[in-house]
Amino acid sequence: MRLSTKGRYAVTAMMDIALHNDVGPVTLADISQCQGISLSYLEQLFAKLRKGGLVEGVRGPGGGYRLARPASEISVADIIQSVDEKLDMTKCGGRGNCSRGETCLTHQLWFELSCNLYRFLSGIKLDQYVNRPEINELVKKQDRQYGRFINRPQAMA
Amino acid sequence: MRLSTKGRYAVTAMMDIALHNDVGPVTLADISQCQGISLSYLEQLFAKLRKGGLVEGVRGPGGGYRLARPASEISVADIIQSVDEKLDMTKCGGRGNCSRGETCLTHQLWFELSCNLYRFLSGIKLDQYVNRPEINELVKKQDRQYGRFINRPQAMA
DNA sequence: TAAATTCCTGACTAATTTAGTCAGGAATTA
DNA sequence: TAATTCCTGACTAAATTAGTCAGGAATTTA
Repeated sequence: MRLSTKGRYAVTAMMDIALHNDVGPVTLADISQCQGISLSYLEQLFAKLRKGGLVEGVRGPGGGYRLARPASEISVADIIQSVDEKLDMTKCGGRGNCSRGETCLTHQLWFELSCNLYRFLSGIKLDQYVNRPEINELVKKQDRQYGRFINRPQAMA
Repeated sequence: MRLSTKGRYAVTAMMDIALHNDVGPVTLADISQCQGISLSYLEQLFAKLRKGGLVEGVRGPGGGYRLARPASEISVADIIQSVDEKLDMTKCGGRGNCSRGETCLTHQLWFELSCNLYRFLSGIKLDQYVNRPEINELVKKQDRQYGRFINRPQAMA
């Protein structure tokens, strides 16, 4: 069982944006450099995040992406599902017609697993991480290292 | 996030064996036909399950596979991990050196997710399902449909 | 208004993983 | 000795993931 980098990247990028939400839009170029993700690939992911209503793009100089709603209303499950990762572990999409029309021997197991997963991930909102001191430390360190937001006073607060 | 058919097949096959544990060894040919899994592929999976100490093979006519320990001591996590599926969702293997030696922004999140997953799946043992009436119904139906164990009286009990 | 910046799109390619095939040998039973 | 079943390793096909590339559209600032 694995989480592809697609979902991983998406959550990381969203976290980056959430952590700078008070500073202003964050460019994909910044995220690319700072989090080590290919820019073109990020663009593909953000097309989906936009369609999913999680972020909005701001074009032109000084633009970038910002959250489309408060960080407290964006869960990790929302993000992962937006980029097409499914949290459903049944092979039948929960319909129970997995084995020649009947449910398969393990249907119930995967169904319960999916519920567990969904409950867990939809309970985690971005703001929970934004408020953790150790994560804030990490971000400030990154920002200094890459000289991000160097001309925006709030960022240095 | 997805569970590959590798893990899914492995658990299904193990469930099949557990459900016939009182009848005797179950052949891969039977599992293949009944659960719709390619025989050669099953053989690959069972090589791993054997190495993992979950099943033992019995060669020769009347042979097959049986559980290497009681169904109450085999968890779904055991099975999935035996066939190389990882339950670790961090990309650093839990070591925390994900982003140029430091932990990445999302390390903690994936770590907590992994713990949750592992706790859930290692809490589910095969015998819990063997004892569910609806699953027993399903198996008996399958057995009749494919004429399995037709010459072994216990199976029809 | 021109230049710079950034989002935005679609088509393409490379790499990896998953799923499955094939050929044949080894142990056991009847 | 013949049938059955496990067991092994090498190979192939298909799917998915990850990433590239080329270029256009909107916006801001000079």
